[in-house]
Amino acid sequence: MSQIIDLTREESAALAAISTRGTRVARGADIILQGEVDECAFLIHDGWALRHRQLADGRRQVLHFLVPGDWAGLTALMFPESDHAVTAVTDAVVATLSLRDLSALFQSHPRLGLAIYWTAAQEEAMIAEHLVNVGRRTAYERLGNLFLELLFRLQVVGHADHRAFDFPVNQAVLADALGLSQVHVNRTLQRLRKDGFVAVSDRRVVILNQAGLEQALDFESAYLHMAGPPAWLRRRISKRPAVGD
Amino acid sequence: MSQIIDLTREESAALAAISTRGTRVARGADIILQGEVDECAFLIHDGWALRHRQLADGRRQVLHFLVPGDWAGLTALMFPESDHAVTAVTDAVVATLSLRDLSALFQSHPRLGLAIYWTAAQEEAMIAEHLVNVGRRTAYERLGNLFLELLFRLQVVGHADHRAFDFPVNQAVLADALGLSQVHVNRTLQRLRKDGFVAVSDRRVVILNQAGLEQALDFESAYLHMAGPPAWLRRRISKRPAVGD
DNA sequence: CGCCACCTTGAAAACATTCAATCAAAGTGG
DNA sequence: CCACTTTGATTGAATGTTTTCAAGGTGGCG
Repeated sequence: MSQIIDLTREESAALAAISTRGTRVARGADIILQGEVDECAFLIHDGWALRHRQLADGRRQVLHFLVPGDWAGLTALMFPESDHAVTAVTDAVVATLSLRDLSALFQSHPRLGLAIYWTAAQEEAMIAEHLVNVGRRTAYERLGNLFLELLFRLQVVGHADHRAFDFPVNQAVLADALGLSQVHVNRTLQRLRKDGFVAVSDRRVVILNQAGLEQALDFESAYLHMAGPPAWLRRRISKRPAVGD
Repeated sequence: MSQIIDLTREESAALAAISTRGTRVARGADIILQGEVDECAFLIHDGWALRHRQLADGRRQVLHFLVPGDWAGLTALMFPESDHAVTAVTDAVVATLSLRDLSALFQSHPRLGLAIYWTAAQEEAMIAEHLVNVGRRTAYERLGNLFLELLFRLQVVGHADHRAFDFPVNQAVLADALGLSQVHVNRTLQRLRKDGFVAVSDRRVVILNQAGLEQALDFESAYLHMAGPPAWLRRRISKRPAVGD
């Protein structure tokens, strides 16, 4: 949380009071089930997870890839039951935040509430971009955009170096994320390789020519809002919150 | 706002203090521009608007249809510049909420902050469902699902009767919303008509066989979260907020 | 009337899926 | 350590969906 806003001592204490020791989650386990009542949100400390929605006939859409530092279920907390599932892709370590804690946080520490709101807003922006990707970009562009997005996001949390990151996701999941068939993902991946943009193998992605790829895709990273919250949210640390300021 | 939670007298007063008279917006005008700094969010009192994102080469994805009672830019408020545009589809009347008011609201009236957070969460759920639609459903299903979603949403705000609503959107916009070409939207619409499910003409949609359509589509409305916020959020009206409760 | 916005249609081409195999690598249990 | 199973990647061929391009058609409106 201290990445998002500058915490006062009291805010730090409040967070410490509700933070839980990390819980281990096994690879493949569901963190949140679709259609189930769930009273907790989860902060991914380590590992990857997916938000995905399953249709009655088995078709599936992956909504979002969750990497270390991301929240799962922060918005699902608002509803009696979750409309999508969250599943661990690798063994993971997560911390939980209960609804009661969230609610209490909004009441006792409004700035932390705003910081959580900011996090949810960022999440929405990424899903909206995902929708643009699937709705209006070619298979080739979808894959390239996803790889660049993940490179940026993982760099921020120190899980990618300047060009590569571990990618524990198979082609079937990629297909469900990008609105394509598994076979077509495979063939498109081959084109990206042939064009010298990426190397994908052994659960690892290497971006071989980032500048070229960004140009080929017209990549824009604005939606990632990577600069973090604007100053007005980060720095409002006066002891008495300036109501109406 | 009183639709979302049960307001205390003081909360009502706080809202009244920041509420603005409705502003008129002409059909086709941009309410929020992509890439621009914007300090206000907007509540649509009357009329329709679109959230959409434009790519450099002109391709466009409509992210969400906004109808009376919806907010525009509630999350964009968190970022220095908006990553998408909001445009009025019809003449519209909107009320504004400035960033400073939002921020103040979180500080002085945490429950109202939570209610806004709930609204943003619902918006995210609808965009996520839109992603499922575009990523994993056929053209026929996409169109049918959209019509049913709009029927439900418009009924809640009294802009649809039991089977029909005004629909001020042309086929090109529909195409940009559903990730299809305009021509294909046209042909798919004809199939929906031929199957006796809908009548679409003169900017008006009539659902002729709702039960049959829902069955043909495997329609689920859970993502709409139409029951409103759960009781814990609606009813917490004690004078002293029960922190840590 | 004539223009404009929007809807409709046809034909060809491009894109993507399905089905069905094959292959390699990574577990599993004795 | 070796058969056996499982998982994931890859390929080819046939099929189907969706787009593109191009050409009308329709109705409202100045």
